[in-house]
Amino acid sequence: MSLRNAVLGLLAERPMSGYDLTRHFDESVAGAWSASHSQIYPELARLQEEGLIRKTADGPRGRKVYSLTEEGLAEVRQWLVATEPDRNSRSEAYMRVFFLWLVEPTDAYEYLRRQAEFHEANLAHLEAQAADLDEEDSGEAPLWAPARWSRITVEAGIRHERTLLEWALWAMEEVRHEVARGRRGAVRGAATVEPPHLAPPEVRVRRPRRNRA
Amino acid sequence: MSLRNAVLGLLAERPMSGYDLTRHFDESVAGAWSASHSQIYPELARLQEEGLIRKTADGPRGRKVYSLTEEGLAEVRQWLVATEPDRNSRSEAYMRVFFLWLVEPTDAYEYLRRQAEFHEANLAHLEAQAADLDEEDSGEAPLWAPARWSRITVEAGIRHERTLLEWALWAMEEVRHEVARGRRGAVRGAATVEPPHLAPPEVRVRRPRRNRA
DNA sequence: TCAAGACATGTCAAACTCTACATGCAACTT
DNA sequence: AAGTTGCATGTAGAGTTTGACATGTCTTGA
Repeated sequence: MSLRNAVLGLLAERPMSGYDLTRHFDESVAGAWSASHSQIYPELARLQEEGLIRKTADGPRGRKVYSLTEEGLAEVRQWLVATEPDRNSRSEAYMRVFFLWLVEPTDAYEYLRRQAEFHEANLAHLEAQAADLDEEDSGEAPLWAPARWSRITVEAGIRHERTLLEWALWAMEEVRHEVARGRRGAVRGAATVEPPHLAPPEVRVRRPRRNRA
Repeated sequence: MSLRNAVLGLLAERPMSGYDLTRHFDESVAGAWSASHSQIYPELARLQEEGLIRKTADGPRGRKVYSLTEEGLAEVRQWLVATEPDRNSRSEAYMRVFFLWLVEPTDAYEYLRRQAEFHEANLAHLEAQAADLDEEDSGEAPLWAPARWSRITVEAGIRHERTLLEWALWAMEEVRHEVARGRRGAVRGAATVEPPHLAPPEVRVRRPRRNRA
């Protein structure tokens, strides 16, 4: 039920088309949720059917702009205040770290390097957003407006990305030290010192060894 | 394809039953991935079918313990080094923050308080894990073993939880100040000062006003 | 003027995930 | 001896998500 509410929530800020929403899911709310257009268009149809949104404008190339209705606003508020969030978060990138001991140190290092790069880029992007918001906000800040909350939300993103960037850099150092210690000047290509727990070899049906005293 | 690889990765560390895996997804790797037993058992059957795992022991109550095969290890390594991670992460809890401007400040505050509580609990849990690992590790640390990587992985979790806990506490303060400034001693129950963008009222089919000069 | 690229909407099938249903054993407590 | 809880495996159906297919418009630059 989250996509539905995400769409309603985004439309509360301003009327948008399915295309706009798709881009929002790739940009502003990426990192929190994602959805492709093939999911969004049917959802918009359902929401309109239910009277939670309404088409309020048409644009070039068949563009359809939807706005939230009173019922839609009530719905999204109800969701926010009356339901418990699903606090399970999912991140394949993080899960992979659990398994990095299975690969060559150089591969693990490379993985961490890319993670660092990724978080660095995200951080830069969010900091730019924050700078924009801080500038906009120069006059009397609106009291309880989306812009104020955007800043608070972006702050979460910034802190999150910064933390994971720092962690990745720290982990890279750990791997470097580990490799230096382990190799001790020698050139060793071994992947894992302590091998994973494998199943014993399959029982052979016939044994080539003849039973010869 | 992530559940499949998650299962293989976990079995690389030690042989486990479907039940064990289910608990792992609720505990150690929760926060990175989740899966219920109804997903895990069919997956184990498929993996065995493909020869990536093998049943190596039976236990009480029909317990079946699976181990990784050589092919399974090759598969999970291949996945780790040769495929790009899906870096989209998903968190309903974070997404909700984007929409908190839609609800009463007291409700937003309450939401943040619960988030803080949640992250605090996770942090405590991970710090206990870290302490255990640090103790275990007291002697000569194994060079490239799962335990060493567990510590690195747990470190990511700790930093992540700490960051989000601190953010939630900071955001709570922001809301408190905002409310104090906005209410300025008066008792006001208004939800949003700047209303969301709603669709204009539906066009009525007949107009009660007669067209009278 | 023509081609490429961004804008824009939609459908469908396959894969994945969740909830509920279903069953039974083993250990511990009363 | 009976009841409760935790261990343990499985299936079915509904809902969610992805990736591929499909189509057409508008703008910009060569």
